[in-house]
Amino acid sequence: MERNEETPSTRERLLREAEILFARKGYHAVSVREITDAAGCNLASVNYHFGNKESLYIEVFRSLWMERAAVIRKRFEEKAGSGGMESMESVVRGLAEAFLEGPLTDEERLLHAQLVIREMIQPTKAFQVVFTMAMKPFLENIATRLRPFLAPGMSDEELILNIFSVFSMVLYFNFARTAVSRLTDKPYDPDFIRTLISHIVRFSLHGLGPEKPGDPGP
Amino acid sequence: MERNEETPSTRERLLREAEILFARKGYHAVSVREITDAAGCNLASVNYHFGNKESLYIEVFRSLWMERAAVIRKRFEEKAGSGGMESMESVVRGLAEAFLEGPLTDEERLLHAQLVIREMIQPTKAFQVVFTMAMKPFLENIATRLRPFLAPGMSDEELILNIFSVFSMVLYFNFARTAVSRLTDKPYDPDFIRTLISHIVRFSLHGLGPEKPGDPGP
DNA sequence: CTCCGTTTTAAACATGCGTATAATACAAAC
DNA sequence: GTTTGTATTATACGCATGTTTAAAACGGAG
Repeated sequence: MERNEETPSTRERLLREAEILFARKGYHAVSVREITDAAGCNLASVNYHFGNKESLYIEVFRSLWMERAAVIRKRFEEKAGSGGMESMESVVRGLAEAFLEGPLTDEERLLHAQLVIREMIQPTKAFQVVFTMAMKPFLENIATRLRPFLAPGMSDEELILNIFSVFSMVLYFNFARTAVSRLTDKPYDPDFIRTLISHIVRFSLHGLGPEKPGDPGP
Repeated sequence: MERNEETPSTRERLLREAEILFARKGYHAVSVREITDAAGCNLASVNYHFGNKESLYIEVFRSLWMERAAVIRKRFEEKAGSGGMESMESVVRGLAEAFLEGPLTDEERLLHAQLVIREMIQPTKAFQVVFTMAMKPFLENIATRLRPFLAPGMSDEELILNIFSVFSMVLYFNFARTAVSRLTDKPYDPDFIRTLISHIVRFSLHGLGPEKPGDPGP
């Protein structure tokens, strides 16, 4: 069964190339021929191994996307296990690091974000998988981790919205690279990513920061 | 020339239907026939009025999208003109309100966000238009408005990242409605949108809030 | 070698696509 | 009423699409 190393099977090659193309261009902009050409196999392979194009797309989420989500989550929890989450800051930092410089390569992170963003804009059958098996449990995980550090009066809804806000930044700085790069005039290199992580952590903890003491009004 | 009221011209109808379909389903998932059927005109109309499908897509951005962006921006600046922006909070609130409950209808806001998000994930020719004529000037506008209230030591880059973070939330709560609704168990009605705006303002100003005073660790 | 289940292949299918063409309808100008 | 320029229509073209089919290649078991 497992042939992960060396020579990936046709099925495996199809999944990998399909993920890249679907993420970059979207489902409808990618043709089956494009995928099979990239995977170096016959046109009919997609139908043989997956039934049809849509099932291949969903399988990309079920196996590759979910695997990456698990890797990110694992990294996040390892940090917790090694006693690195004893403050609000460390939880948020762990989150930002897991998504922005975690165990995945840069290209993998981009693919991962692109795929899920497309599903969030326009949910398909794959969204159900992503939502119930990754988003929901991960959000609940983070919620329980943050709870002990938060003001006692904070409602569950407030907490969820707070976590969404952290997520929104993490996602944004992954998928809006073109805009961010152009406006900051910085390439997405490891240095800049560290800057982004620091920013997310600081903003999540203190927002825009304390107002300037002086009176700015007339 | 202007026939905006009553009976929109074929050209106008094409633009309007095209925007809805492109926003909902993405460029490649929409066929020319689908657009002309929705607009109640002949298949060849797209080629007659716009040359080809791609030019129609770009024209949607140039006219409809840009018009909406101008409406949002105008609303934001009106608030400034009436002296409503004499604090950091009021600027952020003005921004969140302009995007989340501003002058546009709910459907228009959704279309607007969907179109731009698609371009941010995968920039096409339309991105250039959006970037130089809307994103960049608006960001600079906000930057100069926020400057007087911020800590003097804050660099331009920090400021840009801060504004991005506010934007990321505004965008997220527009396009990730499915996920947000499912996890909070709330529909996107005016009430909930007001909650979202309050949240964005509070989070932007103070982040997750002050840590609980007690010692949470072992 | 032969058999047999699995995988890969080449070829064809029907359908839908974007675009082009040429004929028609329309409406104002003369 | 005829002309003229614009707008709309029906229709067709060439091509790419997802999917199917049936034959071929493969690889271990008997």
